[in-house]
Amino acid sequence: MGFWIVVFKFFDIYLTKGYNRNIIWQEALNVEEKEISQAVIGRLPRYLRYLGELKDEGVERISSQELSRIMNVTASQIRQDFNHFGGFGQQGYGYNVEYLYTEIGKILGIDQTHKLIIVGVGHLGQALANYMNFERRGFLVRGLFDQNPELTGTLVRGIPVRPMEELESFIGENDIDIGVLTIPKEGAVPVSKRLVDCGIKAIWNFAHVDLEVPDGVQVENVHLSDSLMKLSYNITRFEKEQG
Amino acid sequence: MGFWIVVFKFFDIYLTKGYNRNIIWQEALNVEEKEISQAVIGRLPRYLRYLGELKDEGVERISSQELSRIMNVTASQIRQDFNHFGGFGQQGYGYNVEYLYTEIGKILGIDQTHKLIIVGVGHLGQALANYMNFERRGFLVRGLFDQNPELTGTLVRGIPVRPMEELESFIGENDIDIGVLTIPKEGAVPVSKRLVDCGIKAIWNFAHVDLEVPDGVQVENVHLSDSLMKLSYNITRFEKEQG
DNA sequence: GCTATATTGTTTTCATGTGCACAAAAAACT
DNA sequence: AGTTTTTTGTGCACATGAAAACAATATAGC
Repeated sequence: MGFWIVVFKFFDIYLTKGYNRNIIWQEALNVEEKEISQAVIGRLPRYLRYLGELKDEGVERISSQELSRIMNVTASQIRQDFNHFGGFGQQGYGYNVEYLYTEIGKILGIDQTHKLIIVGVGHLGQALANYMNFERRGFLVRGLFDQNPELTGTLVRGIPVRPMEELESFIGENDIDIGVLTIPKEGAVPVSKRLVDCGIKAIWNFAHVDLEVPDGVQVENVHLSDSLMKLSYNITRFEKEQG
Repeated sequence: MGFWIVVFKFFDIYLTKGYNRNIIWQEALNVEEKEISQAVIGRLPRYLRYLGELKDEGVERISSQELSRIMNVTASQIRQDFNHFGGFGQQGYGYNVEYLYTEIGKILGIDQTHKLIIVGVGHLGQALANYMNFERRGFLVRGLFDQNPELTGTLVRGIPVRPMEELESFIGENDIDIGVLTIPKEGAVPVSKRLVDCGIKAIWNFAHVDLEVPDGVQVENVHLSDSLMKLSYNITRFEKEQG
C-alpha cells in the first residue's frame, strides 16, 4: 500500500498533474482525514436511495447536473458531497451509478452486517422487527426483549421474546452491535445503561428522552413527537403568512 | 425612525413597561416578521420537553445558564432562540418556566387540536394510533384507512378501519388537517396526491420516498432507514478513528 | 433609595455550510 | 491528431448559524 502511494505521488507531480492532491497528501503523510460533517452524512442515505433507483432502472452513468434535477438540490452540492470521500467521478463523463452506489454504501457501512436487538415489543417494536427493508440492508434482528412476562416466549416473525433478565447474557453471547429502544421513556435511561455496560456499540432510541452515554457509544434519536410538532408549527406558520 | 423610537420608548417606560419592544416596533411599522429558521424550530420541541419536566418538578423560574447546564447547549443559544419570538425573560430574574412552556407550546401550535387520519394500518400505523402521547398534545386520530379489505371494519383503539374508497369523503366531512402515511413506498405518491386534492394541510410521511406537494402543504418525512444508516456510519467512523 | 449582583437582549465575532464560477481533464466529434 | 463539448474538482464569495462579548435592566441586599 505504501509503495503505491509513493508511485502516485510521483505521477502526481511529474505526470498526472491535477490528480486530487489532498487525498495523496493525507495518505502519504498518514494525516488524519478531516472529519466529515453530519450535514453531509445526513444527505448520503438520500443519495443512496436515488442511486439505487437509477441502478434498478439500468442507468449506467449520471452527471451531477442531471442528478441535481432529479433530486432538487444543486449540482454543486452533489459534487462537493461526493468529493469529500475522494474522486468518484470523471470529468466529461460523470459518475458511474453502480460504483457510486457501492461506494456510498460502504461509507455508510451497509456493506457489513449489524446485529441488533429490540427492547420493547410493543406495536413500534413489532413494526421494526417486521420491517424487511432493514434486513436487506444488513441490519439483522437477533433478539427481542420485553418486561411483560406474558410476552415471554411468544414469536414475532419467528423470533422469541425474551425476558429482560437475559439481556446481558444474550448480548455477550451473540455479539450484538445495536440496541433498539422502543420502550416508554421511564425505562429508557436504565436500560440504556445496561446496554452500555454490556459494551453495545450503538443505541437507536425511540424513547422520548435524552440518553447520556459514554464517548464511543453512538446514539441516534428518533423523536416522533418532535417531528409532529414541527409539522404543527409549519401548518400554523403557513396559515399566518396567508393571513 | 428616530421619532418612532421616542414613541415606543414612552409607552415602554410609562405605561406598559416590559412589553416587548420588537413586537411594538414591528406592529407599528407593519414590518413583516423575519422568518425563523427550521434550525430554531427543530430545537423548540426539546425545550418544551425540558420545560415540561421542570414544571412538573415545581420549578418556577430558570436562567438560561442553568437550563444550558441541564440541556447541554450554550446559554447564548437558548437566549437567542427564545428571543426570536419576543422577550420571554426578564433581566436579573430569568425565565418563568410555566409561561415559557405555554408560549413555546403556542408557537408549536399544540394549544390547538389537529385532526388526523392514518393511512396504512400495519404495525407502524397501529403503533401510532395507539400512541397516547399524541392525543395529549392535541393530535386526535379520527380515521384509519387501509387497502386490505380484510381489515375493513376492524377496530384499532376503538376506531374502525375504513376502505381507501372512503378517503375523500371522510376527509371532507371530518375536517382533517393531517394525513399520516404508513404505507409502502409504492402507494405513497398516489395517496399523497389524493390527500392533497382533498385540501389536506399536512402530510406526516413514513414511506421511504420523496413526496412532491404544492406549496402550502406541509410535509414532514420520517425516514427510519436513513436514521439507521447514519447510526451505522457513526459506528464505522468511530471504529476507524480508534484504529 | 442606593449599590451590587444577576441575567437577559443584542451586537459582534467566529465558524460552518452552500452556491457560483472557473480551471482541469476526460470524452466526443471532425 | 486537433478541436469542441461535457463535466468534474475546487477556489472563492456569500449566507447562515452559533458562540462570545457586551450593554441594558431588573432584582436583591443593605
